[in-house]
Amino acid sequence: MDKVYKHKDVEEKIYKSWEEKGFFRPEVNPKGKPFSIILPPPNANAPLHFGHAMYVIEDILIRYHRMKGDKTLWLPGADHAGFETQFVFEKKLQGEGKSRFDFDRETLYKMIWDFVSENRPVMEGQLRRLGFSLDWGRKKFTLDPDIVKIVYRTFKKLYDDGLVYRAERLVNYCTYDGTSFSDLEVLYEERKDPLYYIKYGPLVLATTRPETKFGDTAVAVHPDDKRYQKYIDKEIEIETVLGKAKIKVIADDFVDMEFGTGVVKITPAHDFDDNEVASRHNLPLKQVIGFDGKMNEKAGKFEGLYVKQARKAVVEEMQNKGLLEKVDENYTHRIGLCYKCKNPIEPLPLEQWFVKTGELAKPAISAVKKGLPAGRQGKIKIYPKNFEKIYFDFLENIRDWNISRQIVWGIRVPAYKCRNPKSEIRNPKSKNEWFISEIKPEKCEVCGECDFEQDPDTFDTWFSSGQWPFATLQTNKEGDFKTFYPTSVMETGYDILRWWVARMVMLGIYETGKIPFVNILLHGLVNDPLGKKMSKSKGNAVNPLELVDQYGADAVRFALVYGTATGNDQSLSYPKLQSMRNFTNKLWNIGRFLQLQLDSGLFKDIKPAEGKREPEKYKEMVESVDNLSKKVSESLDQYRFHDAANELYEFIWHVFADKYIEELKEPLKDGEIEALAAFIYVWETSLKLLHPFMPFITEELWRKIPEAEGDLIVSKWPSFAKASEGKPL
RNA sequence: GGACGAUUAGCUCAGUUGGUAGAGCGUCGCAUUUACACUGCGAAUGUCGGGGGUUCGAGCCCCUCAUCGUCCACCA
Repeated sequence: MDKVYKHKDVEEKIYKSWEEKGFFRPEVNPKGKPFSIILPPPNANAPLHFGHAMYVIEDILIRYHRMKGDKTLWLPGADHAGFETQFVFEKKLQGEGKSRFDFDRETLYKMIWDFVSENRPVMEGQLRRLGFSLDWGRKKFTLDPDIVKIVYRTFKKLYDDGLVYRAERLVNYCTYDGTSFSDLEVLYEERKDPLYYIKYGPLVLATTRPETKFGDTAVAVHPDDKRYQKYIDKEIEIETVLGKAKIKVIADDFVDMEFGTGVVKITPAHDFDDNEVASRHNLPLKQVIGFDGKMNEKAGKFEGLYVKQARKAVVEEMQNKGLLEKVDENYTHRIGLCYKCKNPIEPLPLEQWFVKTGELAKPAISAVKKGLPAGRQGKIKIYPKNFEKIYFDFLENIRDWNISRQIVWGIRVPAYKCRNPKSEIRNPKSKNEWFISEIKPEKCEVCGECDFEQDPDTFDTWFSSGQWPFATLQTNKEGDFKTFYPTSVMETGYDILRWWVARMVMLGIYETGKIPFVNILLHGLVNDPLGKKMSKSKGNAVNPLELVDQYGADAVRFALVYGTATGNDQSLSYPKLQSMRNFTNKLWNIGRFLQLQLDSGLFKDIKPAEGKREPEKYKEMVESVDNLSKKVSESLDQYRFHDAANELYEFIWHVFADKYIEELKEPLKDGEIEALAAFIYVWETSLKLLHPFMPFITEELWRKIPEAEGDLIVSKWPSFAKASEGKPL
C-alpha cells in the first residue's frame, strides 16, 4: 500500500463494481421494509452545479438504510426544465447568429431534444463521480412518454373536476422572450424613473406610465379624501392627447392619499393593482399594448411604437398641449424584470390555463399541521421545523396557479379548440370551445366535424415535476408504486419549498389520495468562499467535479456535512476540504498499519473466531466503538448529519488512531491475537459507520481486511446493544 | 412593508430539552523517520452583536434595538 491515499485509483473502480453487482437496486434486500427517496431531478440542460453535491445527504440516508437491511430505493431522474433549458439553448443559438424564430416548432423542439440528450449522460456521470448509489435502472425523464401520459391524466382530472379553468388574466409577460412568467419568477429591481403629473380635466394625477393612459377605464381616489369627495362616482370630462374624453371617478381604499396628488389612473389591462380594483368595480379591460411590445390601434397615432418610444412621444405631445403639470425626475420605485433577460415585465391580459389551488391547498396544509382532530393529524414532518412556517404561509395565502407557458420546450397542453363558429349551438352542453383529450383526438369533441387546433402552450415545468413522486413510481417496475409510495423522505434545498415541495404535496394528495412523502428534509445553500451566492453569471460558480478531482469524492462529501447544521447555509471552504482530505489519508494509513501487521508473519495462520472478535481484554475499546454506533445511528435517525460526522471524525482520528492504536502497538509486536482482534473489531465497525459518508475509501479498505466478508455497501449496520448495557438510555 | 435565518476564539462553524463555553483551520512551543508531515504531544485565545427582563442559574427562554443574508408581498 502507498503511504498516501490516491482517490483516483479507487473511486471509479469501486463505483463500477457496486453498479455491476446490482447493489443500488432495492432487490438486494427483498425482505426489508421499504425505504425510498426520489432524487430531485436536476435540470437536463446543464452540468451539475455545486448545490447538487448536497444530494450527499440523500446518499447518506440511502446507504444507512440499505445497510440496516431496508428495501432501499433511490430513484434518479432528470427534469426538462422548460424555460431554463429553452433559454440556455437560445443563448447557444445566439452564439451561432441565430434565434428560435428561425425554426418552426417541430424543428426547434427536436434541436433542443438533441441538445439535452447530449447533456444528460454528462450529468449522470457526474452523479456517479460523487458516489451516489442511485438505481440507474429506474431513471426517469419528465418528457418520457409514460410520464407525459400521467401529466395529461392529472390535467384531465383537474379539468373534469372543475379545478382547471381558462381565463384572460394579467400575466407577467416578457415581450422580448415572448413568454409569461409566474409571480415567483419575476425579478424586482429598484429603478429611478420620471414621475409625470398629468392633468385629467379638473384633476391632476401622478404616473410613471403615461403611455398606458389610453387604456384607462377609471380614475380612483381614496374614499375618505376630502379634496375629491365631489367627484366620486361622477364622470369627468378630460382633455387628452387624442382629444376630449370622459372618464369615471371611483373611490377605493387601495389609493394612498399621501402619494402624488392622491389620484390614480386605473389601467386594468396593464397593471396588476389596477386590475384588482377593476374587478372590484366591474370596470372593463382595455388593452393598448400588444404582445409584441408595441402600442395597438387603440393608441391612435401612437400605434406601432414600442412602449418606450410611445412614452417619450406621449410626454412630448402632452407637453405641447399643456397637459403635463410637472415631472419629478428623482422618483425611485421597483419594477418587475424578466429574470432571464432583465427587460421590464409588461403585465398583459392573455388567455391562460389556471389551476384552482384553494381546494388543493387545504389537504396539503392539514397534512403537515399538528393539533387537528384525530384522523386528520399531520402525517408529514418538516425538518428543520422552522420551515413549516414558510410552507403554511405559502399554502394559506395561495393564489390560483397559472400553468401555461408560451414556449416550445415542454409538455404541450392537451387542450384542443373547436374552430367551428357554430359549435356552441351544435353542442349546448359544452361550456366552451375547448376540450381536453389525453390522446391525440380523432375528431372535434365539441362539434364533431371541424378542423380543431391544439393549444400551442406548454405546461409550467413545476406542473410536471409537482407530480414526480407518483409519476416516477407508477411508470417503473411493477409494484414500485405500491411498495414505495409514499416515499420516506423528500430532501431538497429550502429555496424550492414552495415552488416544488408544496406543489408535490397538493398534486400528490389530489391524484393518489395519499401524501407523497412522509418527511420533508431541507438543506441549506452552498455559497462561495466569501459567502456570496454562487452563480454562473457572477463567475463565482465552482464545479463540484473539480473539487472531486482535487480532494476526492469522499472528502468533498464529508466537508459538506461536517460542521454545518442541517438546513443552514454554508460557504465553501478550501481549508475544510483539505482537512477532510487529510482525514481520508489518516484512514488510509490505519488500513496500511493493519496491512503491515498482517504482513509481519506473526499472524500467519490465524483466523480470529467469532467469539474472539470482541476480546475481553480490550473491553473498553469495544464498548467505546459500540457507543459510537449508537450515537451515529441516533444522529442519522434525527437527520443530525453534522453530529454524526463530528462523532466519527473525533473517534476515528483522535481516539482510535491516536490512542488505541498506540496502545495496541506493543501487544501486536508480540503477536498477541486479542490485540489484532480488537483492532479489527474497532476498524470494521468504524468503516461501516463511516461508509454512508465516505463510501469509496471505506469500501476499498474493507476489502483489505482478510475476514471481512462481502462488500461493505451491503454489510450489516452495527448494532449497539453492548453500548447500552448497564447504561441508562 | 412582512417572514425566516445569522451575529459564539484571528477565520469557518458546532453547541439536542437553560446548569460555570467546543471543533476544524490558523497561531505558538515541543517531538520525531514513526502506519500517516495530508504526523504526534502540548499551549494560548471568547464580558457568546447591544440593551432590558424571567430564573437560584441564560449562548439557549421573553421583549427591544442594530447589522448582514435569504425568501415573500409590493403604492400609481
